[in-house]
Amino acid sequence: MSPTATRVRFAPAPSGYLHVGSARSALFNWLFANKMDGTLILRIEDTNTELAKPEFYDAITEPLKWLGLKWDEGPFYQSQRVEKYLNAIKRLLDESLAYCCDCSRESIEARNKTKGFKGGYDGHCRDREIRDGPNVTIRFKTPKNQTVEIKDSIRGNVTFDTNELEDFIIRRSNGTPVFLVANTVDDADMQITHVIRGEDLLNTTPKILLMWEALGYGPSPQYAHLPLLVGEDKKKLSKRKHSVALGEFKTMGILPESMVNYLALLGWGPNDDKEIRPIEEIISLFSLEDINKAPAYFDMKKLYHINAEYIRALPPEMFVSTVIEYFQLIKWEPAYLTPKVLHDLASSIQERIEKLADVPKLVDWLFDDEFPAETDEKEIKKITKAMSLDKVTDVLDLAVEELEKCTWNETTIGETINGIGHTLETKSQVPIRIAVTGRRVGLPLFKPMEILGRQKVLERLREARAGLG
RNA sequence: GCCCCGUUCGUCUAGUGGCCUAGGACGCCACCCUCUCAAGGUGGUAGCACGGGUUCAAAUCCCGUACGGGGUACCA
Repeated sequence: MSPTATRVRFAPAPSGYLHVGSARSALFNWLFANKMDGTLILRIEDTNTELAKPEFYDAITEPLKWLGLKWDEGPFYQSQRVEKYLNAIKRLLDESLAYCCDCSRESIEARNKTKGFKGGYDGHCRDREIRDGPNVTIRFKTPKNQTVEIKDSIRGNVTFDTNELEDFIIRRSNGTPVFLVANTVDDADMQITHVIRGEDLLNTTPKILLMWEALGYGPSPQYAHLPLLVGEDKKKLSKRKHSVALGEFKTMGILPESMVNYLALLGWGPNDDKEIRPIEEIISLFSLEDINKAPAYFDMKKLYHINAEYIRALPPEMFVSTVIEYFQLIKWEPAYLTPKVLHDLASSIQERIEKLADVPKLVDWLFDDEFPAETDEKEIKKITKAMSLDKVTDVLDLAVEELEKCTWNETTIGETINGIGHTLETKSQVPIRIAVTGRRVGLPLFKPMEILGRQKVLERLREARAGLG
């Protein structure tokens, strides 16, 4: 590997599941790694032992695999690299760049209150030469009156006054290192050249840079702080308030390709007005410098639109296998489902859905004898209205009569139904559709009717007719 | 409070001093197509936060204000 080879990392903290914000960070790292022909490292930042639960790890790797974001090295777990961090802390301690502290949260706050000190920790133990031991924390000795400059690919130069930074804790009183140290040590150890992460971490960067220097690691990585993804309330996407788990998108039938394409468009855009394009093109067009600075709102409607485009572009065979796989995922097992029927109807289904979850209600009447009744109230009203028109009984009567004897194929079924409309001078399709499919809208009728078969069609028509008295 | 970041149609964006009476996309509306719904086509709606500079020229550069966001943990 040449010394200038690009090495980036995606370093999430395990938290139960991957949310879209993290997924986008992962994607941008992945895009950049691919663009630069570099290496993407997956590193799990589980220095907080409460988060270091094995079941949380799959929650990170599975969505990444689903999205197709392959990493080249790792996953590395910080919980397994504690020795390295402790060594770094010891070095800082030995060189008097860090010190032990036995202050409790309460005592710090009490002092701050009486002194009217507004910062965090007041540096009380800096020169007290406390001995290391149980219940002792270690703090980094933040230099005074200095300026730390972050050279950020997205934001330009950002400077911090070290006086604004407290002597922050680098080792907890239980002896475990905090993420700031782990992050610093690992980025050096793994020879990370570019750190691409969310803007919420911008404020931690000066601390990391200070330690980087204290540990004598040489030139620091290039930073790029991504704008945050926000919800409708314009606040950072949070698990509590927003539905953002990546797994949910899979469950609703978003294709991973659509998700990746949409995510790439959040905070970044090519200048040729073309939004939907293969990932290879996105990679070649991608550049950190072109990323926006302002937070972006995650717009479900646009995701749906992009997804719809991707679905429509699927060749029929691909669509069928995707749908069947999806049905397995949601455990929908209608009695008469066959790939052939799906294949025959593929294009008319594809142009009517925006997510795979929309498929069942388009075809359930074909694949099952029992299909869920329409539940939308407005829809029910419209159906009631459509079915109570004067001529409906006439239409149904005539339909039963004629469909009983006509040649059973798509064309003649269509001709027959249209003929009924002509004879009775009314629209014939809607009542028949409602009687046969249970819904007012749906697929073009004649082909699926042919597939359903004369017997079932007549049955349903008679039943509907009987219901009207 | 303090520190940091940001602000182009409702939303995502293009725009890097003249090509901008600001382009595209989603959404929304209308029309065309159509005996359902879509898809497709055509058209429309709507934006440079505000105030000062700099400049022959500013959405683009500088300053301020307002507003929004992030951080301020023995979370990451």
